[in-house]
Amino acid sequence: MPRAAKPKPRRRLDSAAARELILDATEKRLVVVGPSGIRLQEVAADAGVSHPTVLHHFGSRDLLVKAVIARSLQAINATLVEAIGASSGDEAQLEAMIENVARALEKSGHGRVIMWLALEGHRIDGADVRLSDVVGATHALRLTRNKKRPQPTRDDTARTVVLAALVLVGGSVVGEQMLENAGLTGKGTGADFRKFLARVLLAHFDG
Amino acid sequence: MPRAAKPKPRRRLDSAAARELILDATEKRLVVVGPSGIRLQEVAADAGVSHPTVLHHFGSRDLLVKAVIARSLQAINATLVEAIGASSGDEAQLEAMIENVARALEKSGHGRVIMWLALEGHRIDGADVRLSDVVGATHALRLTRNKKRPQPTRDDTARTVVLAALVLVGGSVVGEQMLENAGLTGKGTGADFRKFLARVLLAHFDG
DNA sequence: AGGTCCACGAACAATGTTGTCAATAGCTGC
DNA sequence: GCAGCTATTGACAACATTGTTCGTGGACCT
Repeated sequence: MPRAAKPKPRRRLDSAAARELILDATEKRLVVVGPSGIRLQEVAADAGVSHPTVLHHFGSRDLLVKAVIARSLQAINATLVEAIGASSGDEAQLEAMIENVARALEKSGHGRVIMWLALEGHRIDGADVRLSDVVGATHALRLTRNKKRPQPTRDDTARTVVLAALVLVGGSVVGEQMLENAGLTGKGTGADFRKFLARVLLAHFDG
Repeated sequence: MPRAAKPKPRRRLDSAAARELILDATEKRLVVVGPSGIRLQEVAADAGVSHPTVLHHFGSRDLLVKAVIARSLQAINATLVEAIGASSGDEAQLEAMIENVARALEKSGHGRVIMWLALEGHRIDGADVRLSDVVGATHALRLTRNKKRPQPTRDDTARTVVLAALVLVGGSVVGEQMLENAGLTGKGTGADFRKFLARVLLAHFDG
């Protein structure tokens, strides 16, 4: 006689753990396909739950997306603060800092997230990521380093930081393609390019 | 007695004109929502036709998207060639060239298109946009300008071009936000930043 | 005018996606 | 063990989107 189908085992997590699990799966999709590309079915499958469970924990697709964006921005900010904080102003340090930030943006996919958000018109609030803090710290270091007259302006430092940010964030999305398209191939070209960036920035700082 | 509904006026274009009309509407959407965000209904409405007409001319949504991407890439390449070609190597020229390219990327939305394509994994073929050509032209100018020893390498020029490309393309997407986030506000900040970029690049060229 | 070609669109079909609902099952406290 | 709470899910509903079918109407030719 045939057994009565499968007893279908079911795991049960507490609300917080389930939310984390689902947010992790959602962030993977966020990096790859962007906010508007997130599908409840895919997220649910990746998290190992059914899609109504996702809705149960987050209320709606829109709230889920908002939640994962908020968490990602916090993580980005934390990464930046850490990378900047653990650095003084000398040459090797700047190079290392650029390499660290680049690697972090690449590995976590957060560089892509920033670009997705910008393209889809999500406003990145000043409360989320604070480039101005980076500017402040960098400018302080720069003034210590530089004894010459005239002293550099804070705006000049700000523009330098924006320049670096654009190259690093943009580079994490289109960097490889552009290097290849420009005729730079082989391994190590990415790292070489970031060393190059460090040299250019330092040269500017040193006048 | 009631009139027999509306005689529904219908315009009829030749195939080429209809395709252009539809491609124009599609490109607008491409800039704003990216390839995956393009909807046949919206394109059709914007072009003033019904969505089956779009399918009639392009076969499928996928072919329509491929067609509009191909046309956009050609336009981008043409813009670049024009901007580079009409420029010599001196300071004011470099500044003007950067300003021109930045304005073109911004106004046409092609900077956003490049980023959309990169994020969604569309491979930009070397046949479409040729950064290596830009590198070649720039390096020639640089060698004429620079009489010093040692002569700069072509790879160094290539990295400089990639740096500029990343800043300009990235800047057309996240530029304003980053400048504001870094504490640079008010009108003219964008133009100031591009002048700054020109100064930094020239300083590197001049050692 | 009559006829042919084909751009065009209304209606329909098929599939994907979000959201709802009610029933079930695991965990905790008694 | 029993009861209550709620995380979980299958089934369904509502809507959006792509694609198909077929008839219609406009332009052009003789």
